[in-house]
Amino acid sequence: MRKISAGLEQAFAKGGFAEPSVEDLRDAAGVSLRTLYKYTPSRSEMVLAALEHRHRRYLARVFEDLPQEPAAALEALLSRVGDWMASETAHGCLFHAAVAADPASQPLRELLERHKAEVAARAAMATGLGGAGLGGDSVGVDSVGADSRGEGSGGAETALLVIIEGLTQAWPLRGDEAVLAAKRLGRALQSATL
Amino acid sequence: MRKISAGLEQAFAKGGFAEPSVEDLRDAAGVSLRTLYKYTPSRSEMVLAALEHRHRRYLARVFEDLPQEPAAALEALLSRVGDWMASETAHGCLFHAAVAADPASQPLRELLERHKAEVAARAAMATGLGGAGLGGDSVGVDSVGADSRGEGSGGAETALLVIIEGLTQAWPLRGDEAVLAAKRLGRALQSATL
DNA sequence: GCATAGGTAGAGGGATCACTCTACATCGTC
DNA sequence: GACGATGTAGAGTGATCCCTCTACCTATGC
Repeated sequence: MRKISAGLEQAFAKGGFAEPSVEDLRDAAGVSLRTLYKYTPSRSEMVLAALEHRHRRYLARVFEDLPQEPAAALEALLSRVGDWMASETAHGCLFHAAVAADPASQPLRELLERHKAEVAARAAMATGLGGAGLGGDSVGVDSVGADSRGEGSGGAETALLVIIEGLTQAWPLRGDEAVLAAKRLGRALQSATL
Repeated sequence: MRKISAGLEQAFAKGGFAEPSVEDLRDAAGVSLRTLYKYTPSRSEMVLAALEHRHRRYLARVFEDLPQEPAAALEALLSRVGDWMASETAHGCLFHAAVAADPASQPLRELLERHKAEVAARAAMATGLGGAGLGGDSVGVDSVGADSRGEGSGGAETALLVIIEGLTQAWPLRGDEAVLAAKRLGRALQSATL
């Protein structure tokens, strides 16, 4: 099962979500069609399995063993996002790509939201920027509401999310220069939110 | 032709790039199959025509008649991006969605790069952050190279791109809170690059 | 030795879809 | 009023693709 998910992830990462046929996915998974359909009974479930696997790999690659000190943690985090882009995904976030390929799928939308919420929460926690939660599956809106425009750490997690998302999307266009720009924004955010 | 492009854009914006069949696109365009294929001889060219149209509309909606003063211009620009997201596109950037749906298409990739390059250049120009160019189609890498980590306005345009891209991707998840976060980052960037 | 569970290999069905082609309508120009 | 260019309407084609189903192979427990 782990092997199947890994193969599916690689196949979708390489060919996008529209092109690879189920037979291509079978080859990538390294099993027969029958067993593939046993664990993932439809093509859309193959997509979900692939993203679930990628979610775990992304969290491990980006957030594990970060430095303790907030500023260093943020620099390391953004560097690792850049490394992830360079080695894993040439163009954009795979989760957004999956949703874009099938906007009507509700499970896909929920998976994207869970993924991004957890990324934002972990980033906030690691950098000491308003990271309160990460309690179970706090998927929905945090009912933080609009702090009007208070400069407190209220929306700092969202600002962090903006930086990470921006880096992920800008990297294919600007490469490592995007990493430097993201780090600059991160430093500015931290020094403003002390 | 303009009417066809507009209809195609609406169809792809609503249904994504995978789902709508050519007959759906024909209905959206409001012409017959024959004339549709006359102006856009294949489905992939329909995608290109739709994105070309959206490109023009986006530039008009976001960049026209911005305030002169840099800080006010940046605030207005980010507000307009938020308004655009709210009224036009529920989830993410349509250009990235198109590339994700067909990663192998070279023309699509080039269109994405042209679009983003022009957005970044205009934003830099409007906010007085290192906006040098916008000369013709300066698509490629600007050969700015890595300023190492100089805090000069060298990569300010890229930082601006990171903010805009981040806002575009984070808006579906956080709504107007993302706009506030983007504005905060923008102010921090401007005050650091004076 | 043998039954059983679970694997592989691969052909086939049923449906969808991009694209083409034929037949007919409409409109501006002489 | 005739004509030619351009439009609509819609059926048909060839191919692709998701998914199922049959037939055979392999390892493990008794």
